[in-house]
This record gives sequence, C-alpha cells and structure tokens, in this order.
Amino acid sequence: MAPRALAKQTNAEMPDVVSDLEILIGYNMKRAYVAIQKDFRAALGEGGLSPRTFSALSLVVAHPNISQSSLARLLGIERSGLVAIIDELERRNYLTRSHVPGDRRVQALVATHEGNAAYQATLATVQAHEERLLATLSASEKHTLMQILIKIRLTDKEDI
Amino acid sequence: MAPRALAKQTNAEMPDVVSDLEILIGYNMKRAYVAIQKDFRAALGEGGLSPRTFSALSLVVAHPNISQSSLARLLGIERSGLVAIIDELERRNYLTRSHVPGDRRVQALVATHEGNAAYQATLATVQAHEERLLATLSASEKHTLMQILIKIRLTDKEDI
DNA sequence: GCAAAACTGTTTACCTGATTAACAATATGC
DNA sequence: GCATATTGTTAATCAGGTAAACAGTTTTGC
Repeated sequence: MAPRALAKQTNAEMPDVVSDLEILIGYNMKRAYVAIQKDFRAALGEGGLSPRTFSALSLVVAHPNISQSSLARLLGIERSGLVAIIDELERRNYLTRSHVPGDRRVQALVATHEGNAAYQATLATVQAHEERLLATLSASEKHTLMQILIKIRLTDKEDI
Repeated sequence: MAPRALAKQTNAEMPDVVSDLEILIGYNMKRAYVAIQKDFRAALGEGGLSPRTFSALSLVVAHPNISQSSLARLLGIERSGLVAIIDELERRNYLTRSHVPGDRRVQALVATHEGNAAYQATLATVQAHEERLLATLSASEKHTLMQILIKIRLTDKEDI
C-alpha cells in the first residue's frame, strides 16, 4: 500500500520516464520545431520577419518575377494564405507586385534593392542563430538531419 | 537578352535550386513536421484524437494522479491552454478530474478504463503511421534523428 | 469563333493552437 | 496572521492556416 502510493508520487513528480511520447518521432519533432522557432524569433527581435515571411522573401529573391501561385506552391500553402504575407513584404518595401505584359492575371513579384539588402542581413542573422542553436551537433549530424527531414517531407505526395 | 529571359523563366518555373531555405534546418524541420502531422491526422481519421490531445492522454496514462499544472509543464504549454484539452478528454470519458484530500486546489487526473483502452488502440495506430511514414529510414537513422531532436529541444533552457 | 473550363489574386468566414492577464479559491512561509 | 505563491479557470487576443466564393482573365475544345 505504502510502496504503491510512493510509486504514484514518483510518477507524478519526477518523470524520468515521461511516457510513450519519448519514442515517437512526431512528438519530438514538434518539440524541436517549437524550440527552433522560438529561438529564430528571439534572434530576429521585435520588428523582425516571422519565419514564414522570411521564407517567402527568400524565394522571391531566388526567383525574381515569380507569381504568387508558384510561390504558394513552393511554400506548401494556399494562394489565399499568401496574400497577407506579400502584403506585409510590400508594406515594408521589400518587394513589388508588378504586372507582366503577356498575362493580366498574374503579378510578378520582384524584391526591391531594400528588400535584397534586408534579406541578406536577415539571412546572416538566421544562419548565426542556427549555428548557435545547433552548436552541439557535429557537421555530419547536421547533414544527416537535413537529409532525413527532406526525405520525410517528400513522403507527402502532394508536396511540390 | 534571350538567355537572360530564359534563365528567369527557368528560375520561376523549374526550381531545381529553390533558395537558401534548402540549407536551413528550421525551414526543413517545419516542412517535415507539417508532413508528419498531416499523416498523423489522416491515420486517426475523422473522430480521432488530435496530436496534442493524444499527447496529453499519453502523459495522464503514464502518470496517474498528475495535476494539470504538472501536465502543462511536461507538455511545454501554459496551464490555461491545457484546460480545453482536458475538457475534451473528460467529455470523451477518457479521464476524470478528481479532488485530492490534501490540497483542495489541485485536481488529480486519472485515465478511465475506457481512456486506457482508447489510448492503447490509438497508440498502436500512431506507431503504425510512423512506421509507414518513416519506412525509408533505417533503424539507425531513426535513432539518430530522435537523439538529435531531443538535443535540439533541450537547448531551450526553459524546457522542463 | 466561341462557349466551357481553368487559372490568378483576393476577400471573407472560419478553425486550431497557443499566449497573456486577470481572477477566486486555497496553501505556504515566516 | 499576513504576505506570497499556486491551481485551475475564463476572457481577450494572436498567429498561421484552410475552404469557399468571386471577378477578371486566359486557355481549351471543338
């Protein structure tokens, strides 16, 4: 009776073994992702870009004149969800929506000079944040991790 | 002139090199996490538990009589955010909030018989989903991935 | 040629998951 | 005893995302 009560107490207060969650990839992936995102935001500070806005800007810089449809597809989100992101980047004067001659539906996205500069600076900050956060990982661990993450992502048939 | 236009076209339409995002752990972690979560939900179906509700149930099963405060701490969320999750589990008759003699503030959470059974069944489904989704990974890759994820999570000093 | 189908960007309404701030009830430290 | 802390809860708010509908504009099928 006493040992049983003690065992319960130990379980509730000192969870050395937490639960089956410990061996589930999904749960641990979420926790790791939340930790990374938190550090990302801390690194970029108050007026900094959010992860998703940074990602969108990165793709616009890499693919000048990309359409919102293509960009949404690359990011894996809906067209409708991208509108607010592009609105913000336009409000910051980081990019422009410009009409393309051949097709009056699409609006080609082009990073401004200011947007390019802000992107390069932000990228440096993001890379520093990752290097700091992942300092305990060896180069080969980082490489393996990246390969695995991409493999997992591509198991989703609807992805790209 | 012509090659330049072609290059732009190629960038916008056939992104073999997507952008710097490709080499950022954070971005790839998010994409992988989204893919896993999507498959998790698909595996559990319409009336199934959400990932976070499943996690909470798992911890209650593993730690009978745990308080909501302790549970929230283990999950890494706020006490206030846990209320709705416990409400749902109570509504499903998967657990009970019971008063503990010594302290009239806390409510000890205990999984019901039905909750335990549902948990075991769900856990089996979740494990099958992970095995299927991660079939392309070797056992050692899975092990390495898990170790790395936990390492990353624990870089957050406020964690646990 | 021209009607039907498809595509683009957008708005609107909604959902999930989470946070912060406040609160009443209760316990604890000294 | 009183100040302080803790527990569970509500309410307001936010971030990020989806789905459905829409007008304007190509593209396709014939």
